Amino acid sequence: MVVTRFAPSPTGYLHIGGLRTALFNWLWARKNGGKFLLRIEDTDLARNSEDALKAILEAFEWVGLDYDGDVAYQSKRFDIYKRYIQKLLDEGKAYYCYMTKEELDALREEQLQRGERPRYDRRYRDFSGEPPAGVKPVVRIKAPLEGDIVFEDGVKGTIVIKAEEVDDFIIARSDGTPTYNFVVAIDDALMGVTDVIRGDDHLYNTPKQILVYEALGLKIPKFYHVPMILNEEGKKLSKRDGAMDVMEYKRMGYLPEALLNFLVRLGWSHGDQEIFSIEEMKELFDPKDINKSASAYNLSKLQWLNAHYIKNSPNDRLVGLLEDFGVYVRDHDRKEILLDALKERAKTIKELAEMAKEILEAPQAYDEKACKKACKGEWKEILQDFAQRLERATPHLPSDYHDLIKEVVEARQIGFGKIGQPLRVALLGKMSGPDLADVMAIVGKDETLRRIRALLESK
RNA sequence: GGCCCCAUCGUCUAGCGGUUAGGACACCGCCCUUUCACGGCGGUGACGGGGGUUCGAGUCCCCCUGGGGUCGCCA
Repeated sequence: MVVTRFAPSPTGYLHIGGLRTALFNWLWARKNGGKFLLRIEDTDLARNSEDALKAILEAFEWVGLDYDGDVAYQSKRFDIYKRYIQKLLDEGKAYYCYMTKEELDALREEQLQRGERPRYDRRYRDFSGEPPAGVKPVVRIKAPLEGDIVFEDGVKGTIVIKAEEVDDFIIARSDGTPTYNFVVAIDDALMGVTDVIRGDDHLYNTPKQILVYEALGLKIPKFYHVPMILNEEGKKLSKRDGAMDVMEYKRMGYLPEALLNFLVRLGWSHGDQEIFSIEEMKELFDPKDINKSASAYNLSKLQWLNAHYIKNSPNDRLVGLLEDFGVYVRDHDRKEILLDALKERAKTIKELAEMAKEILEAPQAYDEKACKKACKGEWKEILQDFAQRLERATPHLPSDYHDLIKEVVEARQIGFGKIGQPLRVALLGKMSGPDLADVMAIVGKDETLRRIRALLESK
């Protein structure tokens, strides 16, 4: 059985890189009928935040990623790690190091000055004397002094790292709490994780973790290191790049399936296919098709996908989504016409809401350029003619309104634009928007007349 | 800086020794049209450079260049 996991540290919101990692793991587990676990890496008690945890869970819920079993918290498993640390200590595979943080910093400083790579000098590795008084020791693992650490990465291929590149890294802090590279290996093994799909930035942690697996005789999972997501300029993604928080996409009016579709195609592909439903992703995703190179984030592609999913959303879903943006059309008797007309042209739900408001609410002002272009020649006579015919009629459907426009066009031997342009300004205050017949059917006869008169009176 | 990873249109990518180097977004035209979109059609546009290997290289090897990652008592 395939068991994957997403293991964030609760130090901030879930960002899109993290979401993609989570998605890949989720897809791979779901595709194989396996398990997808959520584990919170909160061993550094000082850095944890309750809000961050909530934010991560909220984002998961919004995009629809579910996990198997309960959320695992490493902070609640310290007794387990403690036993393993003791085991390594007893077996001589780990040792107490009495070097203080200050001493370590000083050593690093010196090494840097000499142009060397900063690293622990293993001074307590074989120490058997009297420990210095008053120093709470850390526990370090005994990394091999020579040889290579080799593993097969599912994305990058064979990775060979010289043992000398791996320090005797700390597995327990001086306060006794265990550190990341130690607990991650133990938990992955104990929880039966078979496939670890994670960011590229963890590539160097892998040999360290392999050391832990080996020292403890635990089974090593399969690793996949996914390349990073870069910003639009091709540089490392940072908080300065704006929308990093997954929930920010909701606030901007993106649909979760659009975001997921966008992210799944960043670093992964399946031939020429661009549109993937969640079901298709689950069916087709395979980490062997993950790219080796980093990919730049590209907003217009996300917008295109979002527009696609909006177009294909049923109107009653849109009705609900619109409410987050202050548009309530649940009880509007022309909401189908409204939504059908608008969902073809909106890139985000936010835009959809703005366009809906432009129709539902009479224009506050008339766009100057639009007026200049539309309100000239016999425009007043034409609009009055239309208004008179409208008053006598009892239109309901868009086609009824369309027929009325046609009457004017034919009676006066003019083009559609001659009436369409001023009418559009009257109705929407500007030159663009959906079909006029639709707009009139949506707002109704009385409101249409009101808007026409308002324009006529203002000029 | 040491070590490691990566490199096809502006961007996301297909390609897995023989292709007119394909698709998508964006961009530009044309069509549709009462406007703006949508949609349809068409177009501009890429194998970073240099050496090899091979009858033949975007595909394999090496070097350079460029980009990224990493070197914490963070994860």
